Amino acid sequence: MNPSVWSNGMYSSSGICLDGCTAEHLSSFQPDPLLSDSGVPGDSVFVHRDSKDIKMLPESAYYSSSDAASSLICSSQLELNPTRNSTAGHLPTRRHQSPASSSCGHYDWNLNSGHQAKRARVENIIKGMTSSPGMHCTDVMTNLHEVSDGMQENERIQDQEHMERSGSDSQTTRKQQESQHQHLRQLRTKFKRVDGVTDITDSKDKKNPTWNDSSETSPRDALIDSHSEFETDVLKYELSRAVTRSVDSIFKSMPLLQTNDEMNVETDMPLYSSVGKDDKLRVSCCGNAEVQVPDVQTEALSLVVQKPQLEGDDKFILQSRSRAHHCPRPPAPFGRDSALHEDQPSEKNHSTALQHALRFLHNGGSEVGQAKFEAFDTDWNSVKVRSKINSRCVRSPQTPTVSVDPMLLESLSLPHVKIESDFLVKNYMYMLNEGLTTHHLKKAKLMFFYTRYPSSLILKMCFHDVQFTRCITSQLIKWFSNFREFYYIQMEKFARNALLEGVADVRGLTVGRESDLFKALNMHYNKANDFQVPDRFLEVAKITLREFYIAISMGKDRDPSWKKAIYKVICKLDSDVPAEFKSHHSG
DNA sequence: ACGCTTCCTG
DNA sequence: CAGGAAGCGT
Repeated sequence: MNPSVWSNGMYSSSGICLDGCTAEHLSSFQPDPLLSDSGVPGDSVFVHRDSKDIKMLPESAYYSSSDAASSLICSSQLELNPTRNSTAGHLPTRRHQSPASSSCGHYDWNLNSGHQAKRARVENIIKGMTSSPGMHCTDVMTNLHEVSDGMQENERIQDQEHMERSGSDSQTTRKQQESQHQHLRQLRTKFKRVDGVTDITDSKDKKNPTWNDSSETSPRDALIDSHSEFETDVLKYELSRAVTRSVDSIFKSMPLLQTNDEMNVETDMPLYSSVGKDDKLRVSCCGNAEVQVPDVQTEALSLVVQKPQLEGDDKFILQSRSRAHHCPRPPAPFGRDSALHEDQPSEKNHSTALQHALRFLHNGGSEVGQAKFEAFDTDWNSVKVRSKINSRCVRSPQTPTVSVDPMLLESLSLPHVKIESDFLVKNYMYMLNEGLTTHHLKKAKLMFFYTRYPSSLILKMCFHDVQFTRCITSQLIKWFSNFREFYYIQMEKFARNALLEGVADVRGLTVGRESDLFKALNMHYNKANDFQVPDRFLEVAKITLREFYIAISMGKDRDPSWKKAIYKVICKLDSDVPAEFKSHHSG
């Protein structure tokens, strides 16, 4: 950090340099004689925070909601559709109503009396999941496993029943059924394997909430019905696997960081579920999960943290910054979910694809159809292309970074998708470490005071802390393109204003620190007003303004490409970026 | 074809 | 600020 380019006003009200410098770094501040000669009469060299002309924005203003550094708010909510969820996803089955099902959603599970009690209990568990406020995720998980146990037991019974019915069929039909049962056993084996690996429940206080709605049915019903149902189930399972493989292939260039068990232990991610209004199950990923990613990313860990209270009690922030060893708060008490689920539109869109994928997995592939795959593919492509600060940048073109609804990830704790979810969570956390942050953006804006057309080399020198991929490079270039755009728009506007105001001589056009033009520029590139804008920038601004003034006064603006000549002039006025911008601690 | 840039749009 | 189209230069 070059003291020569910082004024005392760079400090926030808290006395801490917003750019990470301490007062000690700047105490030796001396005006740079090379930069002090602005050549503009009346200019003050330094901007003080008490200047009545340039407002010193409070730190909170700089870190506005749209500008909050490296933060993603875990806010989206997962609404589990009662027709597809609850215990759904345990098995690759599609629930369907039995012939005895009533219009109000009650289903005949067709169990014998010996299992009706268990069935009722399972029903209670399922419904309780969707209606019980204050029910922890772990409870849900425990209950889900109880459901699973009940399902397995019921399967045995119904297998017997099925075999008995099969006894009266022809030999061909019997062969088909045996074949199907063989498939069924294989499927069960597969899913039991998944279930076994991912059993993370250890809840001690199990709750049996009451039903609020009765639109559920047993997921296992589909397994015991017609051949087509079974084939559909097999197809769903295969589709689910296909989606999984697709996701895997996208992430294939990324290292597997941990085993599933390690993930569960090390992240110790608190699982909370909550039920909001409308009896919709919400599973939230809140609290202080600290994900430790080994080796190369150890110093740049991503983690889910709860933002300190100034941001609001119940907002939890996904931070992509290197704060691996902070564990700000214990998990928030369950049930405070109103603010937790505030929508954050800016962060929602680019997680759509992965959420599609995860929901697909969550549903056990129960949504069969080409349309679903197309939707997933479309959204996933949009994720690959779309890039937004803090949630986007990629190490390689094949490794998109996405913002994933953590609650959805959490919902994937349902056993049959746990392996996939672990993998996705790990990769998600891994990817969060990449890319440009708001801090980089701020730095780029300050760099603009020196260079309007930075070369790739300069960018690489100044942003050495990011992995320079084509994406990152393009984004940085785009940033400066946007900076220029704003710059030239302001210049044209003020040049036209000067003409309208009757400024006759171009020599009367200057850009001082008290001018509206400078204020507008300073507000854009130095919003916190914590940076001492070099006088050279004022000089360049003056030249630019005059170029526009002359061109407009000469009527050159009738030519569609009249600005190009100006651009050509301005691009030659770039200065060297101070070494402080290239130092390892300037970022 | 590719990279860079501006322009336009959201 | 990002995405995309279009233009330009190499």
